[in-house]
Amino acid sequence: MLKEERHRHILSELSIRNRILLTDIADKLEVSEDTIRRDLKELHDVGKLKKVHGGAVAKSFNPFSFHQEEIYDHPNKVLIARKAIHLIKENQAYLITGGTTNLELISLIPPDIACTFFTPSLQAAMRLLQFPNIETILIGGKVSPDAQITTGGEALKLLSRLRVDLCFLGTGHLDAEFGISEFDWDVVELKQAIIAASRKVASLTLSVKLNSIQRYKIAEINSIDTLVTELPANHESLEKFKSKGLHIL
Amino acid sequence: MLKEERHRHILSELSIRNRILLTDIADKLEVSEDTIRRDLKELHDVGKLKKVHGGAVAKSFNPFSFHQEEIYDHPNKVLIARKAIHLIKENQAYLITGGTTNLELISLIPPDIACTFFTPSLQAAMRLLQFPNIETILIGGKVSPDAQITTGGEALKLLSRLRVDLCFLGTGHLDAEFGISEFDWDVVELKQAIIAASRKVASLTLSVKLNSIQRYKIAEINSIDTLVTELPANHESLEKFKSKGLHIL
DNA sequence: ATATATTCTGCGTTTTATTGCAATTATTTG
DNA sequence: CAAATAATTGCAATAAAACGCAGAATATAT
Repeated sequence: MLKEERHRHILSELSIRNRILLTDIADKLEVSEDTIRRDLKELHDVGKLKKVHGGAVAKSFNPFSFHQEEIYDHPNKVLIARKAIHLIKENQAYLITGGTTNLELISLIPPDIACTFFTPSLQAAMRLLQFPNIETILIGGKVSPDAQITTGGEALKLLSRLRVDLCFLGTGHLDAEFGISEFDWDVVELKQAIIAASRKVASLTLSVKLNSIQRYKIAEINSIDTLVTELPANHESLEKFKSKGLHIL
Repeated sequence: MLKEERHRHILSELSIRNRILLTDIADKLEVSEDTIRRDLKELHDVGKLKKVHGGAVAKSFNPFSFHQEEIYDHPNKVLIARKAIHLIKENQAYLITGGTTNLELISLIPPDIACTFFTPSLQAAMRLLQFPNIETILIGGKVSPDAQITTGGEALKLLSRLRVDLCFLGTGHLDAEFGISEFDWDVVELKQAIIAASRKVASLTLSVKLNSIQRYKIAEINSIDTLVTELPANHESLEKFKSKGLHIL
């Protein structure tokens, strides 16, 4: 039996059953388990299935599965969100960008709080909708596929007419000297407009993003009023940010 | 039973019931509670659910968690979408509203087609993002929690400046005499603006929605150029629409 | 056609992952 | 506070994966 045949067999079986056990196929195709293991590894490497302990499962037929992708360093993001949640108060207006840390923050919002959130992030908007007393205003515009946020002239125009109490500035790169920077120019423009539209700026950032610089500068580091990381507030690596006048949580 | 299968089972159960008891799953999947506890911990750590004492609760509203099968009258919607998909051509600009039939249409769009879609629907926007050559422009505004679409002045303002080739008008109520109607005033305003912004109007509608009237009238029935239902084009119940000048697919 | 190189396969061996159990420690609830 | 219910921890049995190797099969070059 040729390798190709086995591969075809495996994939067709998988498309029907959605799962297969390594031992079953090895038995059925009368080859050693090692061979099947190698087959599965190959198919896994080219993304045609997902190898798991004991066999393989079909890749989700659902084209939206990528939205469920695992969140990098999730526990620390929860930690950050916990610290920052106290910044959200009744009857205030907020701006919030995308990024998983901000999404985490949203899911920690007290259920019945009444306030207003402006956001360019589709995901953030979706999550905010679950709160009965939160008014969600989506900033319109061209949607950037990677970040799933709206950008461009329309968005900037709306932001220029806006003034909120606080914004939660998502994932960016922070450097005490260079300031806040980003890779994508559309996002840079958007974040500049967001900062301009906010009385105060909070940034929820994993410490790995500190002391890193990207291509385009968004603003000086002291544009941020409150910096929230997973580190304790007195951690030495936060000293230089503190000396720039940032409030550390 | 593979670990992966348990995880899927847990997540799907959770997406339906929003909460699960540890003992219930352990019992149902016939593994020890310890195993399920470990599963929940893993899923919790990657942020897919929230582990609580005694079980787990769903993380947040997940717009894609609904099961394809559970959509009301799904097969007919696919049928409608299939008929309508030919209306989408290269390099055109479209407006599309929400509604599951329209979402179905989106998922049938040829993968590499290049065109522009304007939409007030978060779900539609999310789905459109998977197409590399489609430009998605989200119409901003206050998000209506039930319909998950943006409404209000901002949206209307943008629409007033817009002119697209064709719009796909989602779920509404159609009556040959009374015209197009809706229950929710915000949506009425929005749809009027959408019709005004479109050179041609297509409506994808299940036949049960025909000959039904809602509180507010959106427009005359002949505002619609093309009507797509799951019925064959020569079905008698479509006659009166045909006589009003609508093109039936 | 023959020789050579490359890939494929199966078999031990070692390493790692998964699972259930028991004892201990936490949480919840009346 | 006390009883009941869960969670945690360490441990052992089992199953699976990874690794290296050698022989077989296949492809390639001369």
